[in-house]
Amino acid sequence: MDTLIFNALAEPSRLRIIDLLKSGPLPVNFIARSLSLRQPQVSKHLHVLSEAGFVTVRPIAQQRVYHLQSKPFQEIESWAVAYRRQWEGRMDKLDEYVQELK
Amino acid sequence: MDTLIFNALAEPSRLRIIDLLKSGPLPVNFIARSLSLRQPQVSKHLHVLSEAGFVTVRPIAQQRVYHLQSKPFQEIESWAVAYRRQWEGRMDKLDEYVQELK
DNA sequence: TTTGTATATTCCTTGACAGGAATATAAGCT
DNA sequence: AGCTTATATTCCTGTCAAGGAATATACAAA
Repeated sequence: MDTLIFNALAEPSRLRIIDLLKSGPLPVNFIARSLSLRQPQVSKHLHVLSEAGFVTVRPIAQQRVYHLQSKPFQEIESWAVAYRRQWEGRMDKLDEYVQELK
Repeated sequence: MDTLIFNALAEPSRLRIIDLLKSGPLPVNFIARSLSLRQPQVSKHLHVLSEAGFVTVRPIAQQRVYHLQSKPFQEIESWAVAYRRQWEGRMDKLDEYVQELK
């Protein structure tokens, strides 16, 4: 699992940006004003999100419209599901093992 | 969504620890040797994982056995699923909107 | 081609965090 | 009570990332 993905999400402002983009693609300045952030910081955050695969850009006139991408969400989902399933199935065995150690 | 959770995962060693604990609860030294990490660093990482809710401890003799917890995985899963569903359903609308802007 | 708008990038400073080494704590064992 | 084992905590240091301010770039309009 790529830590780039989790790293991108380990920052409140970036989570808020993702949350905002959920409702649709948006240009940088709109995001900045909506979240009361400065434009340069938003650009930086979008860069990080882009590196992690969360967003892509589509230039329209001078604006750059950022779109959410599904792939990283799917990866995270798969990852979380795999772990949950794995030891949900093994819980009994593990508890037995622990009891033996006592 | 709590950034503590993503922050805990945004570090390779901690991901490896989680990966190891997937197969069952383990004491600190075993984790350290398995991953070629020093014991103090493992204790620190486990502390971070604990704060984020990923692990709990059960003392057995002098050992402290760390167990994975399902809750954070479920939270992550819900979060990822929610986002994916949301804009999968809205993809068409969003594309229309972007086309309008052009 | 100058001016304006939208965005990216650079430089700087500061705070957080990870690793290493050493030490503290806690729980058995003789 | 000492002694060992297992783990946690502290202190230190270096690195990295985030925010602010300023500047560069891209594109369009007049």
